[in-house]
Amino acid sequence: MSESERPAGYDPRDYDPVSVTVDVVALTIRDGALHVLLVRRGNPPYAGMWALPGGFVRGVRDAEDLPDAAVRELAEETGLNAEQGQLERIHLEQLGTYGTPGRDPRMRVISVAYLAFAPELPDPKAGGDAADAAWVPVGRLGLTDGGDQAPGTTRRLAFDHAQILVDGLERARGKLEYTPLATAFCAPEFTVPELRAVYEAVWGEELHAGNFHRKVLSVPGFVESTGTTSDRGGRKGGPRPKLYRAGDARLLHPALLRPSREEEIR
Amino acid sequence: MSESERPAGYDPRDYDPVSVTVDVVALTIRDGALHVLLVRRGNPPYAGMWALPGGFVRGVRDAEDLPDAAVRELAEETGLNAEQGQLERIHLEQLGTYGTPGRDPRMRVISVAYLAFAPELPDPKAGGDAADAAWVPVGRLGLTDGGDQAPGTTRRLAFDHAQILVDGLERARGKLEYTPLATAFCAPEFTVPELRAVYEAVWGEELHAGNFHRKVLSVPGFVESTGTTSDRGGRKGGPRPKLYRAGDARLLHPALLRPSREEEIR
DNA sequence: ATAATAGTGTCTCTGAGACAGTATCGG
DNA sequence: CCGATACTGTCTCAGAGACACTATTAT
Repeated sequence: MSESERPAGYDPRDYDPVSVTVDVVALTIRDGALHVLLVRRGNPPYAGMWALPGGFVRGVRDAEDLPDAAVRELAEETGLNAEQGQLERIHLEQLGTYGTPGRDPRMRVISVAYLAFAPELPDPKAGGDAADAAWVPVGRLGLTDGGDQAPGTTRRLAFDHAQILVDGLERARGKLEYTPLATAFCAPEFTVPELRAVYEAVWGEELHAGNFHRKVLSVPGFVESTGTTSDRGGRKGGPRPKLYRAGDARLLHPALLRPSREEEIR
Repeated sequence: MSESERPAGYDPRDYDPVSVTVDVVALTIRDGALHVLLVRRGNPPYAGMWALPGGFVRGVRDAEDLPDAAVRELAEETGLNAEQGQLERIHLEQLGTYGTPGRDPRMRVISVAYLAFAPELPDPKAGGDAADAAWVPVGRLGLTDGGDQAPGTTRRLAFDHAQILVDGLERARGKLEYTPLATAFCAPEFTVPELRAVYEAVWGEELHAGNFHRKVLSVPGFVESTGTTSDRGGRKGGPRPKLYRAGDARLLHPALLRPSREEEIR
């Protein structure tokens, strides 16, 4: 810290004002597809455009920690509430901080982005400052790796939120490889095919059912059997799959690596 | 963003003031041991204690991007300068943001931490607000996984910098596994034994020389031969090792996994 | 009945790690 | 000369992926 050249009673209000926000990339699986929670902005700038839910961190009065701010914004702008335990099972982790000058046209804003993973949740109710809120399929956003929109895509995200979303997706894809995070997208009891559907939705590619099954069961602590069986077979037939709970592993060893990432190596 | 309930000409100065700093975990290898760059604080709080180099982000006047602020603080407080290219070959990446209320006893400060990797650099000259600056062997800090100090350790770090350092070390250890980052600790031309020494210093365990050698050469794009040979053998004898440059790979595939991390899995 | 699915068996190939062996260097 | 070191060869074992096969379910 290099603040020591300033007087001891130094008040940041007199100095270089920076605003701090949190933005949340909240992901879930719906109908077998990866969805992100977006809100439609009610006011300028970017009025009418979709954006990640987020808002100012309470800095001094009612000072709150950054993860608390993320949860609060998630609740405020979507109507999800803690009383019903809807926020209980949400995995939250810090994604990164975005502070390039000019990213907000009005003033200097530094945003701490969080990544949230949730099992299937109800449709959000617009609240707080959001004119609207919805789970949006990630595939329909036409994102490219650079965070820009693909040609012909009309939907855009406010600020640099497209880049934040791309970074969040890449983080999520990687985390599925070496952590049991995929179970956070599932109900408390789930089947191996359901777990595979999570991997396929997030990674965007089909996996070999048989090898995936054997692999999941062979990783120590990934899943543990409940001894029970689902009450229905697959959607188009097949035996009733067994039910599992999340195990106690924090890391998957060996990891479940994504097939064929040759293009990302160089 | 939830600022829309505020008037359009809203000035953050009138609102909840938050200060933003950057702190840098700068790592290098000296004499076969991992070192971190620390500065001794000249002013309260924590006067006389060691801390990570860092300082305020210029927010509005001369607004600077976050990585630029990290490089500037690194230069200011250590005397390393860009003219001599000392900052050229430094790898810099964002580590995380620390904003728990109370982490700075004076006011609400949110700090964006950066992680820097450098080849061997000269001793720093204290500058800026630092009373002193030095490369300190990480092993002598007595850090535990939780970021607290081990019993009997007198040296402590200011603020929550011990935790930031622990997080940075863990990030560095992981990054060596699946990226060619270790080459950033080496001179432009290096030998396989030198590269192995980097892994051993960061991971804190000895590696099998023969298997390491074969593994490094088998990963596509990790290193490329210069065709030349070092002018001296190992420190206690042995053939002259061949010289290599960093290759063009961005990811190591297959990865070089750390041996025996059983304890971290559960 | 038919098609789709859950789950298992088997084979092959890659790669990690243990170990041995050879050539080359410093002291 | 001696010991340490740079590499290379070889063997074994674990694991990933392709494929095949059976049993069970929805339609």
